[in-house]
Amino acid sequence: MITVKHVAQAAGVSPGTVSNALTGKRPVSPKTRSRIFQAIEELGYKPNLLARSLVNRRSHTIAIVTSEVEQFGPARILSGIDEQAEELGYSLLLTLMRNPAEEDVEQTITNLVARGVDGIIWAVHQVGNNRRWFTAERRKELPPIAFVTMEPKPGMAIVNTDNRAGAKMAVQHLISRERRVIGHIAGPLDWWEARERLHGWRATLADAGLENSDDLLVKGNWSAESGEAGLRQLLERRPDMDGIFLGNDQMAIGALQAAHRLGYAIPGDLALVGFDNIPESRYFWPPLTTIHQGLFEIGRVALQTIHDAIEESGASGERHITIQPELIVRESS
Amino acid sequence: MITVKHVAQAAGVSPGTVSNALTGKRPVSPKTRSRIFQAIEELGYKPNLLARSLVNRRSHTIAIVTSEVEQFGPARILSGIDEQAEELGYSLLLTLMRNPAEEDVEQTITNLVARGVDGIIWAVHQVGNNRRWFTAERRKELPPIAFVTMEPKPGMAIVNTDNRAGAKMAVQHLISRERRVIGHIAGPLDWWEARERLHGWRATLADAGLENSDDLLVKGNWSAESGEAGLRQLLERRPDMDGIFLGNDQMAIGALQAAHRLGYAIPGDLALVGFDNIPESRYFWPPLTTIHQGLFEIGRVALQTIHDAIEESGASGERHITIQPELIVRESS
DNA sequence: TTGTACGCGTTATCAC
DNA sequence: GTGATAACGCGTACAA
Repeated sequence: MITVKHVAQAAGVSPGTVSNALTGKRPVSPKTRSRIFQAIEELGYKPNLLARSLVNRRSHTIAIVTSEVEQFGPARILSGIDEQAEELGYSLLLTLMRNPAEEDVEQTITNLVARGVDGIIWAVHQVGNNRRWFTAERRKELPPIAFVTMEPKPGMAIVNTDNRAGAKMAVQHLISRERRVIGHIAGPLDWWEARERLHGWRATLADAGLENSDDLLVKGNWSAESGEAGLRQLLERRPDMDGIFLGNDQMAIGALQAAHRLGYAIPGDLALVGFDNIPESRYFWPPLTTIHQGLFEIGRVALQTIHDAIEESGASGERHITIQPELIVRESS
Repeated sequence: MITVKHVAQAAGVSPGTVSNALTGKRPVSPKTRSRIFQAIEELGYKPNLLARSLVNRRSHTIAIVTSEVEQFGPARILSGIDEQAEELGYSLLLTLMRNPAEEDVEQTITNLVARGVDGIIWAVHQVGNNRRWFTAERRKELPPIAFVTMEPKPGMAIVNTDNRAGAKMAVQHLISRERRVIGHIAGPLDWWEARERLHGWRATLADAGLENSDDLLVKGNWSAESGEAGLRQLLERRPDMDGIFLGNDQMAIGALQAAHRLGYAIPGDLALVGFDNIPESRYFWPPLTTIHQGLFEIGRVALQTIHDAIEESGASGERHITIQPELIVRESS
């Protein structure tokens, strides 16, 4: 392995001077500088980032903790994080939590801190009490940390989607399509996002003077299976239902299949609106009207937020950023 | 920050002894041992993995380089890698290449080596000449590296799917369903996987004495759009086509939509078989017959392979592992 | 402008 | 079994 010492020797200078030439923090005369770089070139010297991190207390590494990366949402966010990370010169240390409800995160956190990450992006969905570990004292021992997808809380850096606004757009769209009995299949209600979308559904119907009783509500679990079962259940209870807002696109595709099997015409008998705008939704049959979240943007912003927090390390750290969703109208409504 | 020195002082021993107690590589007397661990507990000492990596020349970090992590395939592989990594105590350094055809990988490789990763999993699809950078000389300067999804080559560690076998199963299934004019929509032919699947289609038809001319072949680009366009084109050329094998499920969903719009009955008029078994494929309309790849398993095996190579660092490094795919029969055929 | 010496936190070697 | 000492590769005071 080639080190600064070798370069220094080859260039006939001291190691310190090589370092100065490399970092540019101290002036180096043009000719020694060129000698040094020539030696670097010839020897194929590459700085050891581990050693550099050790002395600089800066690893240019950001940890990203997420779950269910096979889902479109987390994957898209990850993609956005990566793009911004590359732009700002960070590498990404990835940790996948198999279960988002996991409350015991000590081991994960300890590992990340021990590896000297400069910051952490916590992109695990808020489920149940899985944020309990992040206390005020805890915060002191940790590098800057940004949370993706959770409810606003004082003193925390948070980036999320306006889920209520998205639900509102979905329901208002159904109303504009002359639907008057509008059901909802929600995600699991221990998920913050599911509760927000449910709330948006309820509030919008109430504002419009339409029914929003529990009779029109079914609780799913984000899966297509639960969307299928949910729709059957709702139609049994309420054959008069003519519109439905699904908590996500996965449940929507299940519901679409149930509707086909039951012989319902879409959108004639029943109009559907999903949430997420997964790439496939455009090719559902019929193509699905849905709510687009700016997930890539959320990823970028989250990384930028962490970067800012790292730079101005004295700051309070509180920042809440909300990305507005968008209605995508297709043939299912 | 608490270091070994603090612990040593608190326990009344030398730093070296603390290290010995921690790693267990040298014997430590029971009572000093317990004193040390008590001090560790009280001070909340956490070893600095950066420093440890520096001296040990072992970071317990494995780099994973991939692209298009929003696609099911790469994401699923990543998931498998992560599971095995956790089991073996590795952390993952993730690099996303925006363009899989990218041939200039110097910067990425340099960064990973500089960060002292113990091994690399190269999970970028083989496209065009994007493996050219990996030469015999190059190999000497790099830690162990395993390639996912590429053609077998001497001296390399490779984990992949038997794409030809998968294609064969798909076509044989269509034949068993009494189809005699079987088309294919291929992925971009600069992709190795696309070529393999195409080859499987051709060979199986030839073996069965059925037509496999270019008239029955269209080149897509993996996207649903291209599946839609491809099917229209094929049906225009060959109205007698009664079966079709799609290079992946994305193109299949596009083809399904085109078939609906053209008024074709599935599978009555036309039977479809896809490739990948993405989660949504079960909910396409009708549910899609497809080929399941063991992608999670591929990820696990790739990491295990790297781990083995790291442990026995003198080995040649050549190992080719092929995972067999599986036919999933649903209602589209 | 450049060289020297030390420190980052840890482990390994060699004495004792 | 334990304690000094050196070393991993680099950055940075301080001195020259």
